[in-house]
Amino acid sequence: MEEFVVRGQNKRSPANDAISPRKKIKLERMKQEEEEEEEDEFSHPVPWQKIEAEGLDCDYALLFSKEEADHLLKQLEEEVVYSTGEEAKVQIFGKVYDIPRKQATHGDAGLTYTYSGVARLACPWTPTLEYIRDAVTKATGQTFNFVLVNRYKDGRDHMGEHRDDEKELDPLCPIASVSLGAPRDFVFRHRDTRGKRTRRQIEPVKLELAHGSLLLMNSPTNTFWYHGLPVRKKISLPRVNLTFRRILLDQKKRPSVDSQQGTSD
DNA sequence: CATTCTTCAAGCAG
DNA sequence: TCTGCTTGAAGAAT
Repeated sequence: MEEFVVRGQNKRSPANDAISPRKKIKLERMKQEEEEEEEDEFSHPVPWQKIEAEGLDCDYALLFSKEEADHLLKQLEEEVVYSTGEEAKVQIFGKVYDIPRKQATHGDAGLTYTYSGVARLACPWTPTLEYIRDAVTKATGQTFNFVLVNRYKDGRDHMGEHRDDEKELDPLCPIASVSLGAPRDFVFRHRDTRGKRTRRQIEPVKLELAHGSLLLMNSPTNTFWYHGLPVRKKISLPRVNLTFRRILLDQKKRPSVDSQQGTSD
C-alpha cells in the first residue's frame, strides 16, 4: 500500500478517520526524540500527524491555541485588504464569474502570483502575517517569501480542485497552509481518479482543517494529488486560510532535475 | 502529427 | 436539500 515513506520515521498508529467513515487515513504521531529544533520559544514541540498515501505526504498539527488563533483571526480581519473588481473574477469559456471567495497576496517586494493567467504583485507583509509566517518557520524549519490569503465568508464560498504546481514555486519546499476560523473539510484526490475515464482506484483523502491548524503539503503531493475546499452549506462562519510558499527568485526555468509537467501560465 | 492534458466554477444527478 | 461528479474550449504538452 504505502510504498512512499518520504520521511525517515516509520511508526504507524492505527488507521484513523477524519470525517468520513469509509475513508481511512493513516496517521502517524511523530516522536519527539531527535528534537534539536525545539530550543527556541516553542517549549512544547508541535505534535505532528503524518498523512500519507501513494504519492501524498502531508503533516498536520495544531499550531495555535484557540485563544491565540482567535486573536490572529481578529487581527487579520482588520489588516488584510482583499482583491476586488477584475482581480476578483475568473474567466471560463469566455464567461466571467466571480471567484467564490476573496483573495489577497502578500510577500517580499517584487514577487508576483499568477492566477488564471494574470500575474499580481505581492503586497507588503503585515505585522500579523509576519508573525504567523515566523511561527510556521519555527515549527517547520522552512522559510517562505510569499503568502496567498483566501477568505471564505461562509460554507458557500469554496475552491475547486487544483494543484499548486506552478513553475515559479520551489518544488522541494512544502506549502504551509494555516487555517483560522470555521473548520472546513479539505479533500485530496489523485489525478488518476479524476474525470470520466478513471484509470485507477485510489480513495480520496479527506481532512477537516481546524481553527489554528497547520497543514504541510510536502513534495511530491502537488504533483499527483489535486485538492479542493468543497461547499458546506451548513457552515455560516468565515474561514481565513494562509498558504505560505517559496517562490523562486530567478523566474527562469531551473535547468536541473525534474521533467515533470508544469502547469500553464 | 495526433492524442492527451490543462484551466475552473457551473450544472446536474442521486 | 445537499453533496460530489461531470461538463465544456482551446492552447500546451508529449
